[in-house]
Amino acid sequence: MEPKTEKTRRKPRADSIRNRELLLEAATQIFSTGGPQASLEAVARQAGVGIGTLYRHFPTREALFEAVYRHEVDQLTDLAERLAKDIEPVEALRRWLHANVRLVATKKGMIEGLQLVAHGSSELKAYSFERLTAAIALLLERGVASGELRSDISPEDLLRTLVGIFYSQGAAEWQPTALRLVDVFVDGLRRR
Amino acid sequence: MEPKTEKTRRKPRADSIRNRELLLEAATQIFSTGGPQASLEAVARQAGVGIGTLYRHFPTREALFEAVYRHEVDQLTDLAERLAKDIEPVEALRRWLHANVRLVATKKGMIEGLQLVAHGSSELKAYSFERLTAAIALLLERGVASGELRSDISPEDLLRTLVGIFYSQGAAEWQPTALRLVDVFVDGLRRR
DNA sequence: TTGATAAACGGAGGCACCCTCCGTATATAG
DNA sequence: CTATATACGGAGGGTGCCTCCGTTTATCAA
Repeated sequence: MEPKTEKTRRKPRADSIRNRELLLEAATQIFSTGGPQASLEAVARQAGVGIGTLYRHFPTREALFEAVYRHEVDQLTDLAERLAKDIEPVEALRRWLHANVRLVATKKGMIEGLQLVAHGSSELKAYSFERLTAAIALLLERGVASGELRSDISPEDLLRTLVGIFYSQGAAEWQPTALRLVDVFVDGLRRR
Repeated sequence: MEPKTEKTRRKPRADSIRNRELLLEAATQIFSTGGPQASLEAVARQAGVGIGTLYRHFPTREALFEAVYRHEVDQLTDLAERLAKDIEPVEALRRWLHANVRLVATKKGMIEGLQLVAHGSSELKAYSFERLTAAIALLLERGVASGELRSDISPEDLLRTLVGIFYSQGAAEWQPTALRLVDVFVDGLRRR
């Protein structure tokens, strides 16, 4: 018999895990098109599960959004690693920054995104800040090591600049501008 | 007989005008507490009119928000004039900037506010930019004339700085920080 | 294998909000 | 005072939110 103080736990059910993933996928999709206030019932429909299931996995809209956000941060981290492996330093950095723009864009106006982050748990903020900083550091250091990039810019500076570029943009057509600014910035990072 | 080409128009009905004002007042109140996505039916209730009346006056949520925003910009303009009349230059500027913080704060997180402005008609943007710039110019020039303020800061710079201060703030407790930053900035504007 | 049962599922139900439409009321003009 | 242009209110049909609970199913012990 197991000790009473520690409740015996079954292994989590396979369908539960699968549904959680389906929901996360669906949410990313729905939020991309409909913005952060899109219908949760639409998310459930898209995932092919009942609305109750959605609420069991993510009791609030924020919980769902947070999970989606975490997921995307993780993807960016992975991307950085892949780029660092396969692509030459400067181009790798450039592509990764572009991916940021795109990701934020799909989340339909990262103002909402960032706002949710700001309102959310500071644990989440810390998590993403740390992971993104690490990803940038990875890409940056390669360029510095190869002598192609200047060495006096910290990953934190770059991250903040990125956020600044997003924020400073007004409305609708911000994406091309942001991409251009990113390119200019990367050019500026080049060693003369 | 009036010319046929220009439709003869009656004077607008008194109740219509009154209801419009009641709605605007109610909306300011409701949006302050509930944020920009607050219920429009609540606005109508608060104003003591039917929901249909609200929609006749403001066909969309955005139209209502825009009207509220315009109204508030006008109020700020008036305040600037009053302060310029009654209060000594530096203090007048300080108070006016504080009023900006408060106004934006009541609109529940000016992120939403600014966002709506950004998405809205650029006519509205131009309107508010112009009026606010004019208000700042009024207050600034007095201080420069009296020799208390430095003369190398333009109204536009100040407005942008203000927006920057708002933007740079994270979540919940941004208001005290913003007020403090404004004070620091005003101090910095003082002639040494 | 085969129950027993903890765990997860789906969706009906109750409520709020959105927006439209139209019969009713009334301020204005003649 | 009447006619009517104008404005009013709110019912109605649709959607989304979230809870609750009867039903289904994956896991585990025998």
